[in-house]
Amino acid sequence: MSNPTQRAAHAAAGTPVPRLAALPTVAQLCQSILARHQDTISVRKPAIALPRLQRILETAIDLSNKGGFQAMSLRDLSRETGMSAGGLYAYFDSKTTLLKMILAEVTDLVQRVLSDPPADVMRDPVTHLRWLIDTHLRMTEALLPWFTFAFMEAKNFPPAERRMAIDSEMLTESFFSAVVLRGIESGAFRPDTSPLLPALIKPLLQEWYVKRAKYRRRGITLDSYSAEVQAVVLRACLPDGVAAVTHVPRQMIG
Amino acid sequence: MSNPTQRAAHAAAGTPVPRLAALPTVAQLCQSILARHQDTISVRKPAIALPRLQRILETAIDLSNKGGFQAMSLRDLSRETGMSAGGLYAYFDSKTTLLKMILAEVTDLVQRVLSDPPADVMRDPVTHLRWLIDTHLRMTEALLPWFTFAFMEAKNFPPAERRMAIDSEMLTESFFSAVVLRGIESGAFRPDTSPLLPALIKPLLQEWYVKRAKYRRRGITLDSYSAEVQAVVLRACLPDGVAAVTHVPRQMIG
DNA sequence: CCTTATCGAGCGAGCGTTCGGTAGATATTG
DNA sequence: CAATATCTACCGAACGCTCGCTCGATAAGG
Repeated sequence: MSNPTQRAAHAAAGTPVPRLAALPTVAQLCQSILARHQDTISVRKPAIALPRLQRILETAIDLSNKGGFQAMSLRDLSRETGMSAGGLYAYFDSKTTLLKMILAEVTDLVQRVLSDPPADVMRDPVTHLRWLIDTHLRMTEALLPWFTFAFMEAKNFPPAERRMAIDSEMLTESFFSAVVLRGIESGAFRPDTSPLLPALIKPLLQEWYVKRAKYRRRGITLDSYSAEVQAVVLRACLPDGVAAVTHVPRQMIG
Repeated sequence: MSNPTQRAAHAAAGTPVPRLAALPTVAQLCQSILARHQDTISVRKPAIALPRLQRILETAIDLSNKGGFQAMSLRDLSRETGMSAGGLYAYFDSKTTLLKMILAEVTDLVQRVLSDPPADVMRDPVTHLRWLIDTHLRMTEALLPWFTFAFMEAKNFPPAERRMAIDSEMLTESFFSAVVLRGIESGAFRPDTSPLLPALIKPLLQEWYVKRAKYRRRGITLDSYSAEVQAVVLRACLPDGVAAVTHVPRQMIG
């Protein structure tokens, strides 16, 4: 198995790809946010601040995910968290800051996770590409409300935050670009692989968490969705005849 | 050229696909909206109502596309259109109605256009599928602000309008489902073509108008984007060896 | 001169945010 | 260790402002 095409064919043949051992928990995300915003959060004792902040953020995300961030009033948030309006302002100095906390943490998480694949994954581009797809899907699945929030709210941002969202998206795409280029150079991928392919992968990954309800309704599992996207992407870049090996079992159609 | 595989290979080989002769103009969309809302629009003379309504809708869409529909106040709309607050209410009875006018027209347009392909296009599934992709892209390109508006605002709807948006999306997918199924039955597509493929096409089409600025910045034309999406989709469903013929010239990479 | 189309001051509601106040935990003192 | 002083985390009424929307006044055309 030293020749790239053989390796590619093997990797594409429905083999499971290595998975990220442990995704961060919500509590860990909140701890990171708490650390990053020490100066704006006036509550000093972590034993108090951490659970409170987590409750505030999770409630804010839930409320925003039905109706949008703008439509969520701080009175709603106050009622739902059981804290007073003034009490909330011990954890952020403006509603916009609340939004920035969440968004920055999500974009940071994506970078941390995708930039650190297991060593054995990086050995060949096919496995690396499949790992990127699968890991991105699993990450969004585990933190669905957070990614839904980031996706839905990034559009209506003030210029500064909008820029942040765009940069984050470019970064994600660059992970895919890099591995596709590496694959072409090593001969694992077709030399005429479309340069647009990395840009086209992102919307296929977003589709999973944006339309989560639809796929749940149709009984599509994360595993099958991941496999299908991998198959479509690999067919777009593997040499002909190799891609053909990629067979994914037929699933229910909605 | 009577055998399906030969036809498929021919159609896939970078041949241009027939294009829709004439897309509706903005004025025609507004006329349709005016007719549909006779009862809520109090201005009777079409010579006055039509240009005013068009100005209101185009301005509302423009303002909403930076900052979101909620963030656009009727005072903004009043200032930008040059009409008074009361004057605006001769054209809609609530801000929500204004939103519904636009959304209903867009979803209706998609259905009208996609359900009526030229006769020669329907003859083989490959051409039909390519026509659906290309036509959808061209339609969104011609009415970019309208589709951007519909996409960005559909998420934060009250339940009734949300249902409308979901139904519209399902309908679009059903066009792709139908032609893929037909292609499998006729032998033009692989029998193991993923049943998820129709669902995956939609986000690839949305990507074009949602991220329009990004592709403009990179110098990607509609023609090349359309060709790339067609190539990716056809590779996912054509028999192996046939798809290989689909070669699209390499474009600039960003 | 009546109809039609438009104007724009103004209404009540709800928004994000502030701030004086307080209960309970914690530290300091005799 | 009790008494006192201080601090921490939170409360909730109130402020200034903007919102969607209304309605009597007004202008223009046939």
